[in-house]
Amino acid sequence: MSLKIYNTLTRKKEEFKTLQPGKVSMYVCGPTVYDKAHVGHAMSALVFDIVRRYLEYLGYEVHHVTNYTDVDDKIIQRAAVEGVEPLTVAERYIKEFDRHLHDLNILPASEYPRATEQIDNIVKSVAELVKKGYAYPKDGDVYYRVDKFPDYGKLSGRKLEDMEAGFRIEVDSRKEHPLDFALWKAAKTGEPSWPSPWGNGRPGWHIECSVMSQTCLGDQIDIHGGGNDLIFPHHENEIAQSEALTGKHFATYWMHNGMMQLSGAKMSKSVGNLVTIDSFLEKYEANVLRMMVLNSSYRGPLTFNEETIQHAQRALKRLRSALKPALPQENWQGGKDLKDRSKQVRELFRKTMDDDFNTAGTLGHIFDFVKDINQARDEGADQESLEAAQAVLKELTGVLGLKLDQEQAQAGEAGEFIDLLVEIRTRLREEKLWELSDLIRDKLEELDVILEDTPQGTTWQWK
RNA sequence: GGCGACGUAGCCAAGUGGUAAGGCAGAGGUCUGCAAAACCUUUAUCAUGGGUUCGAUUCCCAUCGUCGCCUCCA
Repeated sequence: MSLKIYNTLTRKKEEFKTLQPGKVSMYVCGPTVYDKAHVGHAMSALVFDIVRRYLEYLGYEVHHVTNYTDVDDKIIQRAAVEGVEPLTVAERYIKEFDRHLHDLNILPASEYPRATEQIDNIVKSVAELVKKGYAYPKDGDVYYRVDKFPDYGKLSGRKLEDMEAGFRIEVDSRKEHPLDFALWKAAKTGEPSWPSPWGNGRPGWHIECSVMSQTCLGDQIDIHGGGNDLIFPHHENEIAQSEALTGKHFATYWMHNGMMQLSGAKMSKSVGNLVTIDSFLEKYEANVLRMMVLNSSYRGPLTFNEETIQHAQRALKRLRSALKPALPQENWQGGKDLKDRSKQVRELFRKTMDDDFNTAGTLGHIFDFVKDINQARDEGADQESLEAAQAVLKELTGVLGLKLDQEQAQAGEAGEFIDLLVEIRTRLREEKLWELSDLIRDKLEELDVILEDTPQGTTWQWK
């Protein structure tokens, strides 16, 4: 068995081979921090968190780098509107995004470089590109010369000729070729800027990723990831820059996640069809969003609406149903079967995840296992056997980043009163006063408290 | 106009050249004082039209439809 990854560069699933044995270098494009992040950004972070967790499960040491773009037009615009420094805006949303990553149970990257911390290296790289003839200065700007890079278009499957004929390219007479893109932008008044051989200015968007990737991970990396909206031009340009700079093949595997859809279109700021991570987490636990991501293919679009959220919530509840305690019976004999199934589900997990992180297929096997566990409990499995199987379930869902243990405090102010009501109701039930005990159950349900009567007594939980 | 992805049951969704996982919802049943939960049973010929093949949902072509990129974007 071996891991296969779909590579955007070749449009095929390829066997995963690292540059160095046992080690993976992975660069994932992070957000531009000019406003609150939405669940689409979260989706991307979740996808690559799952990739990273699985690689680590396989035993790889993963060097995971994600950047923050902290200087660009939108940040500057936003700062102007608010009357603050651009870096103040960037800093605020970086902090917020860090908090989101934590709340979403996303493992911290090894490094979080920022564009503004890499200006020296960026200037050096731009100068190098100019020196090598891949770039040319013009009125304080510096442009990349796409004509000079023969492989331009290899990631997105485009040809320069085709694109020239495209109707949306606006012609800038200062550029040699309409597709030449800015490596360095001359400073306008009031904008943050840094000195350079071409005058004061700031980096273009694409160069920062090439430079940060190289600085943190070296000339060549195993995996480069991001949303599929970055394939062109961003990642195409990164390849052009990096490979022109080093003369080496840049990233082996290019992975791209699909877009979060809301109301039939890509979730985005410009369309205005977005749900922020904050507003999502106010209403739902982080696992719900992760479940939505897991239940579909990472490369395809993911529809976000009330219905898909409900589905994810219920699926999560179903996984948790397998974690209930045993109801042992003396003559139970299914111990070996359950053990065999545990072993088998581990193998299936591995096999399915190896197929380009097929999380939806993997969930199918996990749900089968949930059924087996519940079945065993119904048949009277002992606590020890059941717990061994539950440990496997938690292990595998843990690799997917799900937290099945219910942390929600049943204590707290309301908790004590609910406990009291449950206790009274238990007495009533002992006295067979069904009408009153049902009344308590119904009224509590109206208050979002669900009671369940089990052989071990009554349990409750928030709806 | 160019490039790319996708179209599987009411919904979400996996998958295979030999008649299709799983979850949710629905129906019936077991259990329960009644419920809930759990368990059992049950629900599809895989967009359409051609082609290749002994045989295609799975391969090829066309058509229709949806989405993404070509401008900032996870």
